[in-house]
Amino acid sequence: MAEISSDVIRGYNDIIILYLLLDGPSYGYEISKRIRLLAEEKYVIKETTLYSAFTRMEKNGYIESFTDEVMSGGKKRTYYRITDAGKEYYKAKCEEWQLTKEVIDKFISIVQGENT
Amino acid sequence: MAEISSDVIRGYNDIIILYLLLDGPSYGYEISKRIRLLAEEKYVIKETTLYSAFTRMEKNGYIESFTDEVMSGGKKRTYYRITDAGKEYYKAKCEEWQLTKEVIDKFISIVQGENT
DNA sequence: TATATTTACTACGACAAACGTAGTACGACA
DNA sequence: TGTCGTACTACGTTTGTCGTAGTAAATATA
Repeated sequence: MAEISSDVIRGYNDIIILYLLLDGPSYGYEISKRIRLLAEEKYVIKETTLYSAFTRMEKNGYIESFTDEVMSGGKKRTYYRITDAGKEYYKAKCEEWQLTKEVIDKFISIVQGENT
Repeated sequence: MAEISSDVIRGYNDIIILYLLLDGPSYGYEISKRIRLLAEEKYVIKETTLYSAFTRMEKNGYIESFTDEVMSGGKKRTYYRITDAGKEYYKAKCEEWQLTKEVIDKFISIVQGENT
């Protein structure tokens, strides 16, 4: 089955992560598992990609981190929560996505195949 | 109005260019103008992006170049035509696009606003 | 009690598409 | 003679993603 290349998903990892944080704070390992689940294995985020997205988005003020004193499972966790700026950013990115879909669809000429 | 960022379009410039070459051979400047037109100014490809995409895709065997001896307008042109491999690649990328839309849409929670 | 596995990261460097800036070169037109 | 439009080319930078590897704690297994 076709998979999604990184150049194609590029720029959407932020949306994907922020979407899951809209539900409430979470941490890397959990986010990663939820992405895999929601995307039905069609997309699996790489660990390094995920954690570097956290760093970048925290620097940009879209998310905030805090550490959990209780340890359930392995190592100590770093939780992230979405900020108001992050919600704004998410919304803007969603709108950009709608526009992107419109534009790229103009350059698609293939008849959409049924599931064979 | 919102514009499409480069990280978001990344990986689709190839599709966009190949789509226009499906009509017949063309060259940089013309392709660039046709993209702008078809995208209704919502996306304008940068010159450097376009020409580096040509180089990359020719190296990959998706397009072939030939020069026009006749000069209409300014400098001599380099024309590109899509190859069979290019058509295959275009088709595969279109299918990936359908999948990408499906996946990313799962992470979009915004109600699609009407044009206000 | 020792080791493996799962959880949960962190560090570091590499890659490649897209970009910014600048320059070249030709024709037409005023 | 100089500007405008056409049609590229060169070169270095940026940035998100990726590959590989390592760390560290808790729990399961032997």
